[in-house]
Amino acid sequence: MRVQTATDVGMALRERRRQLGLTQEHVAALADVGRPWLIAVEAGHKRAELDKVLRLLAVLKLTLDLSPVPPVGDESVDLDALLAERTPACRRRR
Amino acid sequence: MRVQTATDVGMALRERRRQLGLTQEHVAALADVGRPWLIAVEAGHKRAELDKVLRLLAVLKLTLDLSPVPPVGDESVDLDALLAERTPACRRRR
DNA sequence: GTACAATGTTCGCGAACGGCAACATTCACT
DNA sequence: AGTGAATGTTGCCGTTCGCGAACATTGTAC
Repeated sequence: MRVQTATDVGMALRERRRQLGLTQEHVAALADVGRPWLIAVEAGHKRAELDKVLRLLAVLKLTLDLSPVPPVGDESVDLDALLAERTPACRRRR
Repeated sequence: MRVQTATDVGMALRERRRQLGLTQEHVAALADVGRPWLIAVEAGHKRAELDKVLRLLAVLKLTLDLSPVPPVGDESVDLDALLAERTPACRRRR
C-alpha cells in the first residue's frame, strides 16, 4: 500500500491493527506510547514523532519501503529545471 | 529500500538528495522546513514530525510503501499468543 | 435494560520541538 | 594561499507535543 500523507499512515495502521484483532490499548502498550496518542495517529495526526510511528509499524509487523518515483518519462525536464537553479559548485558535485 | 529506524530514513534521504544533486538549503526551502531541521533528520533525528518527513519524501520524489511482513512460517504462533492475551470481546470482533 | 469492553475526548504539566540567525568547519576550484 | 559554497553547530524563544488520569460515547453480549 502506498502512503503519501499522515492520514494515509493512520488509516493503514488502523486497518492493520484490526486485521490483527488487536486493541488500541494493547498496541499502545506494546509500542510504549499513550493510548490518546495512538488514537490521534490513527486519525491522521500530522506532527507525530517519527520513531514512535516506526515502533508502531514494527509492533504491527508492517514493513516500510522507500523507492524512487518510477520515471514517468518527463521527469528529466523537472530535473533539468532544478539543476538550472543550482549553483555551479553544487552542480559539479552531483 | 527497506527502512526500520529513523537513522535508516535519514540515510535514505541524504543519499537520494545527493543522487539528485540538490543542496540542503534548496531541499529545505522546497519542503518548507528549516535547514538545521533537515540536517538533524538526515542524521537520524528520532522525534521529527511525521508530515514534515513526508513532505521531504515528496520533494525528493520518493514513494513510501507499507506492506505486511511476509509470513515466515512461524508467526502464526506469535499471533495466537497475542490472541490469547486479548479479551473475549476483542477476540470476537476480529 | 444492564454491564462491560473499546473507543474517543479533555485537562494540566513538563519536556522538546523547530525556526531563525550567527558562527565554525570542510571541501573544491583557481 | 585564498575564495566561496556547502555543511554542521549553537542559543534563544514561542509553540506544541505526549503522557496520565478521568470522563463521555459507542457497541456488543447477556
